[in-house]
Amino acid sequence: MYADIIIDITHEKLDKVFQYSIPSELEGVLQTGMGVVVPFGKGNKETRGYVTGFSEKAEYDEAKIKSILRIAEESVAIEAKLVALAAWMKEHYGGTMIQALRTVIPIKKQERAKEKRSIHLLLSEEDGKRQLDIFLHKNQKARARLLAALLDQPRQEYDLVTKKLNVTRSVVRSLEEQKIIALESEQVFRSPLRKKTDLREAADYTREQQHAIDIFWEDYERDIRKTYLLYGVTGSGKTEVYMEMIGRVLKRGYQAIVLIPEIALTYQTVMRFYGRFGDRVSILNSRMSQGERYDQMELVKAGKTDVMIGPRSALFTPFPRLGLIVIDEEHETTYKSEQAPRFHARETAIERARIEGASVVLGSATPSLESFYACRCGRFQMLELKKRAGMHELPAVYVVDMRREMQAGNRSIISDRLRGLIESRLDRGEQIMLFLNRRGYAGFVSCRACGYVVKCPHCDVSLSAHRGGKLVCHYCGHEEPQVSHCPSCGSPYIGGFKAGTQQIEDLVRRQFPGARVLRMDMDTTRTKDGHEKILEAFASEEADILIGTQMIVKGHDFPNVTLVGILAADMSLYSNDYRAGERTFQLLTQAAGRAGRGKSAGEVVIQTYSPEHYSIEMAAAQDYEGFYEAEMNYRKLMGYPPAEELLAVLMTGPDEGLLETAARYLKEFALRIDRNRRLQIIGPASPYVAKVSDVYRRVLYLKGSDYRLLIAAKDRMEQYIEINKGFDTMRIQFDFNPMNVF
DNA sequence: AGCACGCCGACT
DNA sequence: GTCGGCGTGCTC
Repeated sequence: MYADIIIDITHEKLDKVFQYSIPSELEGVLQTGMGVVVPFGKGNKETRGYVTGFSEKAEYDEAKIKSILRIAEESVAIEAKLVALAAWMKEHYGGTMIQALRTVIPIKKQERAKEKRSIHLLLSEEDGKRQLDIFLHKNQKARARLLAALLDQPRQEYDLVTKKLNVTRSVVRSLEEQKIIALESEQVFRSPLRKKTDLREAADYTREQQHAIDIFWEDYERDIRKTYLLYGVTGSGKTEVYMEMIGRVLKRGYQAIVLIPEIALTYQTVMRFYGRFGDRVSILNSRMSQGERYDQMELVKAGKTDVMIGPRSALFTPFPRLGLIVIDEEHETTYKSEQAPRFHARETAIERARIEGASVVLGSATPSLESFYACRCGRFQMLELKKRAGMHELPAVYVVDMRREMQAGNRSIISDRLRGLIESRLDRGEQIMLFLNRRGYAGFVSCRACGYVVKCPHCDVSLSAHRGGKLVCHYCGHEEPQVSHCPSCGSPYIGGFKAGTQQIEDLVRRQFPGARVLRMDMDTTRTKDGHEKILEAFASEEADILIGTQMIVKGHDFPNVTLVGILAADMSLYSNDYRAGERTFQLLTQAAGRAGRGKSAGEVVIQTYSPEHYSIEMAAAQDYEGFYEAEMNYRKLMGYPPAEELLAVLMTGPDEGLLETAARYLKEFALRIDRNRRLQIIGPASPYVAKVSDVYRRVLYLKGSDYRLLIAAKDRMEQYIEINKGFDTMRIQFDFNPMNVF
């Protein structure tokens, strides 16, 4: 019996399992996930590792296999639970135990973004030159090269230097030992200056807020732990509710984790938490390196922190007594990991809470279908906030049918109605946001005269125009030729939607010559803090009109904005994705929520070619539940999550023919193991981006109503892939209930 | 990452 | 011959 161990000094080369024999005193004691100390390398250096599994026979020269020394003593309590979580993640999302462990346990890693480490010269220019002469004299070319470069510029990036100058790490090390240079990890984003901590205690709560808190707290005091969905319209004061819940949990001696989608955009939120809990709050930032993250986690282990705020990865904060996990804006797609294991933070949070005996509170104004459905099934408990706390009525929403606009002779992107409203705001000195919905845009083809969209006859998702002039479905691979006239009304105005933010800016400047216009998109935010700068400029009313894509609709209050124009609301509706309707509804609701956050009421104009679509109708009516019913019907009809479970198998490889064959084999295999035909197996299809830097991609979908069947199928497929050499040249990943379709 | 090994030019 | 600099490859 041997134990598979991964070593805790991370470098890609060490990212594999090493076999160790198990000493008799540990037989039966050792379990998957335990931290152990093993001898490693030439000097048998005592090194930390984790048990990832066991195997009967040696895969390695038996004479060279060493024995585990002991169980690492500090590793018991907290880590065992996190490792159990990793095992659950491996089981539910596929991938290897190493990948799962790496996501869950903060491994001491020097730095991931290599630019972060820099070399800098310790000597003065004189001393440096003298030293350079010595090196040249001694014919130490590599050292001379490095020193010369540093004399030219005393601070250089490690990675650049080693690559460009062809200097290896042994050279850098020896110069470091001679105290000629020093290595420096550029420190990024220390926690924001801890403002004077005049801790603000609980505020006054509305009746609804108090009610939500009471329900949660009654359960908590009776040791009932479960998952709650705090469903509250924008401005109903969800954050106060979270904070009160956390405050109470902390008083009981527990700790709390708060997940938020994008730290940069919710800086305001973070400051509110500081205001309430002072320096017991810690922040994890997505820009932090693994090393910095590790340091943060050490602070946590030392008991210096009680509340951790951060993105997805904050979920794995090693609190000794975790009492509550809050997930704000739980519908956000960033909660799904894009790397293996492709876990969803919501589901994983619930599992972690189960292991630790904690509760979960999910919050959103537009909950994910999954969560709302879970409430309906009784798995989550709903806490509802219907009223806006001390804020204005919801804005008035107008839907403009762009087909009519076309018939009336207006071929512009801006409707007559929107133009009129913009003019009135400009006259009154109020601000306007124009939101171009490009989310999930994937080259769908629509008719500008009647709004008809070309869809797949089998899958009910829109077809995408490929460069080859074909229309392709990315679920099933169905193909048909490009159309030149609308199949529905015969109009020749059919094609892809071409306008970008740049074109709209030009148009707006032409139509409203006096207006001051700001544009926010990939181009204008590329520079550091470009994002914040634009938002700040707009907030301080340096511009009248802000044009942008989805990035302008998140967070941020602009009290003087009284008009929001949504151009091409359909764009996200016909992305080739079963979540398109949900995404559209969320975006439109959020965008609409930007209007009228100050003293005066707001107005919203939604421009669309399909005003009768329920996502748009319901968003205009601000009716989440109406939307939920309609969307859920669609999901049931088509067998998409959460009505049924969906497993995507992503296959990538350099040889397209081989990949195609392998995909077919895998499909055959899946069909064979599903004897009772309880799963539906679709594909293999080419994803929208079928090839990325010469790596081809294929995708296979498995659908079924029984989650356990899909898990079982995944396990069998993983085994099959491991046994068969044919899959060696490709990478295969599993994605449960994917956020986007490939 | 740490360490050893082996190649190569330089020097007593 | 030997020594130190430097690149490479391995670690169960």
